[in-house]
Amino acid sequence: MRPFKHPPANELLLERVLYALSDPVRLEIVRRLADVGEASCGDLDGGRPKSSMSHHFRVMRDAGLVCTQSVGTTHMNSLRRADLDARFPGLLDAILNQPG
Amino acid sequence: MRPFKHPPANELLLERVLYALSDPVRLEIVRRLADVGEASCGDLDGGRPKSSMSHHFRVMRDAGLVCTQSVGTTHMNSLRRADLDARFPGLLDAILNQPG
DNA sequence: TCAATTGTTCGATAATATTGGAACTATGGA
DNA sequence: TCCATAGTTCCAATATTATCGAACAATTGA
Repeated sequence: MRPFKHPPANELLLERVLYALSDPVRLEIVRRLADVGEASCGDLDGGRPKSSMSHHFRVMRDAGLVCTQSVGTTHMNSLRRADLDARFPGLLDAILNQPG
Repeated sequence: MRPFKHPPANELLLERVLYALSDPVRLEIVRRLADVGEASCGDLDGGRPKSSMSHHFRVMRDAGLVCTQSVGTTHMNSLRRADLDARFPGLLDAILNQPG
């Protein structure tokens, strides 16, 4: 599988980031990734169908929220925290500091 | 016209707020309101049809982003900045400090 | 009371998203 | 080589959203 395309940090769009974060499933994944650093898709699927999760990961990748790279047969995902902090200072912190 | 119902500050949902902010038209309105303090719907419609704007204002009201009250024949809108800052510290600042 | 102004609500249409099954791809191990 | 694992892609079904005209409601002023 060839590497995914991730938008460069300076091209991230606020609307897309906010939209990607406005879904409960995706927001939960972002929280988990912030917590554990990185995880495979399967680690984060919560029992949902693979195709649904693949869709959500794509939305997050396209928005620039997460970075995905192949490691063996799995795809490891991580938050693009540095890029997000650079482009939208304080945004991720504000969201991750939220309880709910 | 009877007063609108606005969700109390402690019941605001992050997902709904993020979703409301993820639309370019609405994000622009929030920016304008942050700038001018308050404005009528007509002041902010940018030439769009009234029914479209009414929809967007409802989304923002329901999310708890703005507060609308009748003043004569017009509806004055303002950002619920204090409520938002209390419930989601730093979020609005992070978004409003963005250039784009 | 009548007309003008401001927005809302209703209804229809179009666009976009979400969901999940099935087939497919890539990798690693036996 | 063969099989299992991990995800993606394709597809169709469903659901949600956006858009806007038309009718309606509330207020103000003449």
